[in-house]
Amino acid sequence: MSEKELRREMAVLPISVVRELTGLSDRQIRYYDQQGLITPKRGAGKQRRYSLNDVDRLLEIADYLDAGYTISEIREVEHKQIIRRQQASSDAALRNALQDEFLKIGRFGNQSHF
DNA sequence: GTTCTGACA
DNA sequence: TGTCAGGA
Repeated sequence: MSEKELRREMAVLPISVVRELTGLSDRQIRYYDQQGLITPKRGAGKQRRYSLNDVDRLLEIADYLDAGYTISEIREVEHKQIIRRQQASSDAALRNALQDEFLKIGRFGNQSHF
């Protein structure tokens, strides 16, 4: 694992920073945490400490969310992503794997939304 | 002052 | 989801 990856995983960001970086309300950020979409580390006093990966994940989550996906749908895909990580070595492969999963659930394919 | 959990006019 | 309470 490269140092870059390690740094992306160090959870040092307070929720206030994540809030500005993602444009999400802290209410939403904590809610997604409850739903298991993100798992920030905890610092003194149970305070959440986010990593750059968490920020990235939140950005994606917010993206899929207003694209019409539900929390559970995202949670399922995220779960499969963990399994894929053990198989897919490159980021590109991971991306494609994710895309596939969402396409399968397909809210865009033929079903109409709105 | 900041963050946390639980709750709901 | 916003927002308030009450505590750390």
